[in-house]
Amino acid sequence: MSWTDERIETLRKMWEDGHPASRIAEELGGVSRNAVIGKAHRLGLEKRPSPVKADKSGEKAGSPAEKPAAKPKKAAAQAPAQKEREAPKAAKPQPAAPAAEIAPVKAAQPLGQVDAEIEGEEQADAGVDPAVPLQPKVPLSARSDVDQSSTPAPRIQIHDPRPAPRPAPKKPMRPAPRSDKIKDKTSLLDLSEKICKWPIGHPGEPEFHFCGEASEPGFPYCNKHCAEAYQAQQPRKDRPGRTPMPNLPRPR
DNA sequence: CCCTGATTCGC
DNA sequence: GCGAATCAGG
Repeated sequence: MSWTDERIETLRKMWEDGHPASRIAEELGGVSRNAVIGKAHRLGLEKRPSPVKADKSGEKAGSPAEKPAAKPKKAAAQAPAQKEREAPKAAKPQPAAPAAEIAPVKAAQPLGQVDAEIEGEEQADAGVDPAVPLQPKVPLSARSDVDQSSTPAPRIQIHDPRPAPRPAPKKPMRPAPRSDKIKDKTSLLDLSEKICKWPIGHPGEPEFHFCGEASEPGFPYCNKHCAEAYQAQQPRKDRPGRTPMPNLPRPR
């Protein structure tokens, strides 16, 4: 699997959107998480707030607080070479990362509330209700894990518009004549928290794009697609994957 | 353990 | 350039 223009573009967008490398890898398919990270760095993408980035506000005074530049653990393998590359650092006038801007959907309300305020372009902070920890997964990926740790309340089912996550393993990726034809379509690059991210078509296809309508405040989709995405749990017995299993006595 | 991103280095 | 192996923090 090579890094085509589109794949790189997807990687870029998702990376900047704060998607974990593992998810990006899944989305792209055919590559590992490491590959994604490696590529991201090679592309010169900004480093994202990682769990590893112990951003201690105020190192210990007088403490080294200095990492000897990487961890020369297996440095033994490269004895004669002695590649001393360190300098390539300060070279990014890039201002702080704006990534933190996008809030990844905090909560959702039961149906009905959704079609409430459709019009009003008021993008005030949607009434985020911490009482309903619903974390709808963007259909961007084929995640099917419905996590509702302790909220048996209104069962919501995510309706993934893309039943076939990885349909084309060996598809020769079209040249993608972008920037001209898709001018009127919402591309991955046009996504923002204000527009509907409902995918139309399949990634990789030249016609693939996103809904683009104004999204519901606090939701990743427009009113119409919210209705599609968040549906009351329907009787599903043929669900092989992980079934919510409401009140099953959990052994331990 | 799991997760995450970062880095190194053989290919 | 690529990415597995590895590291390191949460």
